[in-house]
Amino acid sequence: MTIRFYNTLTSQVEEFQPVEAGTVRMYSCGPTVYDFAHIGNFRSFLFADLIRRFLELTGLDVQHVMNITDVGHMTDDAVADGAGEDKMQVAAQRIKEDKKSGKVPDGAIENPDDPYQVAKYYTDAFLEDARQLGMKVAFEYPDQILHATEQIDVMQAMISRLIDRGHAYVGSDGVVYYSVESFPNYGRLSGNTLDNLQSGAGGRVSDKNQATKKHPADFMLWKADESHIMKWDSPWGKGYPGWHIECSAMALGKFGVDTIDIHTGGEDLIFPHHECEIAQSCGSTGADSFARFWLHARFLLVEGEKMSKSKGNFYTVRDVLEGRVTGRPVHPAVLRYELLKSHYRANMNFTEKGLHDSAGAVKRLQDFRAKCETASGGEVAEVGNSHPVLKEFIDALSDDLNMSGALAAVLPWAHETPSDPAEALGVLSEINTVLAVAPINFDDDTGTASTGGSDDDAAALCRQIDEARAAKDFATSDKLRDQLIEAGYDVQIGRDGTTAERKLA
RNA sequence: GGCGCCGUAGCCAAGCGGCCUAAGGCGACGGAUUGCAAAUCCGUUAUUCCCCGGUUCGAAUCCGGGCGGCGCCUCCA
Repeated sequence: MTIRFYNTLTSQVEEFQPVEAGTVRMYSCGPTVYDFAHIGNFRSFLFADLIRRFLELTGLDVQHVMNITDVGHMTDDAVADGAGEDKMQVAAQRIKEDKKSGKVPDGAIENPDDPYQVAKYYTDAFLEDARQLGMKVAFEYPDQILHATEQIDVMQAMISRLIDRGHAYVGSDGVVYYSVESFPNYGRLSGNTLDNLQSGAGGRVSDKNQATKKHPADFMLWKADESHIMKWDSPWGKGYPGWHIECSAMALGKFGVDTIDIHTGGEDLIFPHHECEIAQSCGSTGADSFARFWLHARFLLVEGEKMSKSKGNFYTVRDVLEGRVTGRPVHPAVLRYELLKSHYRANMNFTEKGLHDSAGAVKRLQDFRAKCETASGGEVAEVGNSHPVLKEFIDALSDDLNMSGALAAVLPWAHETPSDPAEALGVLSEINTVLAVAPINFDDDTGTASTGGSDDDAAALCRQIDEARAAKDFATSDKLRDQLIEAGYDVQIGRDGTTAERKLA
């Protein structure tokens, strides 16, 4: 079996082999914690989770590291090199308003003016979302998820090294800049070479901001700024690190190697963020390459449009799960499936209908598991990756994560009646180590979200339906049934009585 | 202006030169089941791959042109 991924660095599909046989070092750009993560963020995070789980299924040991950007960068960081509002202060404002309107649970955050509390508030929310959606790295927290604010010393060490090696300098404004001209490969990842950048600048870069830099594309590594809400001592004055340095420093620091295997992120990070990461990392280590494979997930659209706050289609994970998008709670497995089901390099269109489709697929897989468990008495047979269904699943994913192809192997199979239920259960379990929707976690709980309403009430209504039907009072039983459906249940009326199952979405 | 992606049935979507008279899912339709439904099960559902040329014995797949959609180049997953 050959694993192939599309590598942004070379713009082609290449065979994947880890540097060190058997072990994969993978770094993913994680969330900023100034707000709740939205579904677009999670498309990219779950994409990383998919790579990780798939590689593990093939027998590789995967070390997956992610960062949390909790340094309060500026809203206009790059343009004016640290102008604009501080994002932590913007967040503080919002939390205060939410507190007033009762949207923030009591005790969740004492003092919104403390940026560390703001960061913790949103970090906790992110981790909770990530666990609900089955992100493996979130279960390993805090071991594999690094906080930028706890790695300032590592960043400073890298900045010093860059200065020593002639890749960075202190500008006339006292800001430490990376000198892009010192790094000939700048632009290799994104195609934004210095020549291209110049011709494409189009008057967007104001001369005033550029006066202190050697080259307009030079970017900030450290800025001394006493007024910044979060600041640390440094050889270049008390201040804060640039946006790009954290990922370079943390990735190399955590893994302790010069070259990692895979680096992931959203497509928007290709430039400037990842371009700058390469310049910093290679500049400081002298290695030819920082990450051998760069994998980027494309953006998610909502009902055909780019997600944005102004369009009102900006959905957080919570919005979806708690029913604020569809008017009905959505099971986390359904959201996970929805965000995972289409190819990562295609723009996926998040729609209510898509969510509904996903609910059907997840239900099929969950029902199939239940059917197999009943038939096998819970026995799970060991199966090898050569089992036809599993092989087809793995082969499809090996081909640059062809999820549609992988699902095409699983879905039809999952509504057959298996001749060997224990074996089927074994296959499903293996497949589920990647899909993680039936059930959602690798632990054994079903990952059921609190969806409001009580299943006891539903059971009581079922009983009433049975009574009404026994009395041939169909008008009443129909009314009760509609009531249950309205409440979000699938109602099954059969010979053995009535049961109600909560809809997944 | 620079860099890049995409265009397959009502919708989502696979396909990587011959096994394609094109996977899989949703929907729709017909049937079983049901008091009627829902769920479930069985079956049907593109002679055709945006358009026009070209290469080839052979193209949805390669090349050229056109039309259409989208992303990045500025904080952004």
